[in-house]
Amino acid sequence: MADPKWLDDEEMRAWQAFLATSALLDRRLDQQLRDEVGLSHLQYEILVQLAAAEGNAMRMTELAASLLNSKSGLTYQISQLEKSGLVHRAPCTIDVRGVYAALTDEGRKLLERAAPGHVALVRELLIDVLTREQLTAIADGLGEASRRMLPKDGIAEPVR
Amino acid sequence: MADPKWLDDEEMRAWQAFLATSALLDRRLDQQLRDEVGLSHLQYEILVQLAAAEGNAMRMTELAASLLNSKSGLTYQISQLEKSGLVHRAPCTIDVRGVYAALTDEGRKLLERAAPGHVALVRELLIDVLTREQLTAIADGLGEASRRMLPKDGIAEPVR
DNA sequence: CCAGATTTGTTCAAATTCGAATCTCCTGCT
DNA sequence: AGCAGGAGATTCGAATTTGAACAAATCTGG
Repeated sequence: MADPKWLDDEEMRAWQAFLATSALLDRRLDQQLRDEVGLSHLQYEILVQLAAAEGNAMRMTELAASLLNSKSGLTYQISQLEKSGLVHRAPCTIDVRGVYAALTDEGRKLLERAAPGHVALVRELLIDVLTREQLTAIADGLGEASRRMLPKDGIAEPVR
Repeated sequence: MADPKWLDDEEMRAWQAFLATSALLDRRLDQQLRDEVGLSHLQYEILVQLAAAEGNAMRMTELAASLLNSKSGLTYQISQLEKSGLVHRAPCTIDVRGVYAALTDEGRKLLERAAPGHVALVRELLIDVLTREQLTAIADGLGEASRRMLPKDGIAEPVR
């Protein structure tokens, strides 16, 4: 890995656009969610995951993995959400160590209240800005990139 | 804003790919930079900005803006970098309030040592995963999206 | 030239994030 | 059964981020 190829103009343009969009978009979404329902973007995503799960509940580790976040960070956020009454913890019957984070009715209501505005902003700031071709290119390209980075990445590379 | 259009499958695919890539990529880059040169991704970006600037120096506010970060956060990071000897502060002659953050020789050396590996990883995890068409679509699409979100966004919309 | 509005950079406390350490419990193996 | 190793979740302290409040300096219109 002596002297890796530098980025050409087009690559640089894409990279910087990606970085900028990522930073700006996240900030805006976070801001709006805080203003409208008092949730951080992460907290919102937690509620979304729970709402989509079987029985509106998930194991902590599973949830952390699906959010691409650290377990200790999730413990903290779930505690916050529990204080707010949006989520509650339940012991796992099949594994005494396990803990379920479950969406409460209040949590579901808040999520339903938050979602329309959130989706509208995602649309306004990103989705509706893109052409259909760009949208597909992003879904495909970034889909592939994220897939390759997923946990289990470097594990058991087939010998060919 | 009664009932905004929901995201269809393709839009959802793009949105989730974007979110995932953003989270995973940032973490990986941060990790590598820490391991190899002991810098966070943000600190690396600060050095990059300074290296690219006139005289290897920038005003705090200007730097914060170009990094899309808060001023107080920048103050903290510049202090850290100053402790490490990678950056130094200099008073601004034309405005007594002003402060320049300037790259030191040591900072430049570290940056030159860090850059190759960083670029290689950006390539490996993102750039080289994309086709040329996807790269262009991302540069164009996200370029437009980020442009619209830039500070000064909603200001003085021409009356037309 | 001056009062008031703005800008600059920092400071502060509170909230969040991170990873290492920890504690408890489960699983596979002998 | 019994034990080593791994998994699940939390706790802890340190590092970082945030926005509000601040002090100092600059700019603006009258």
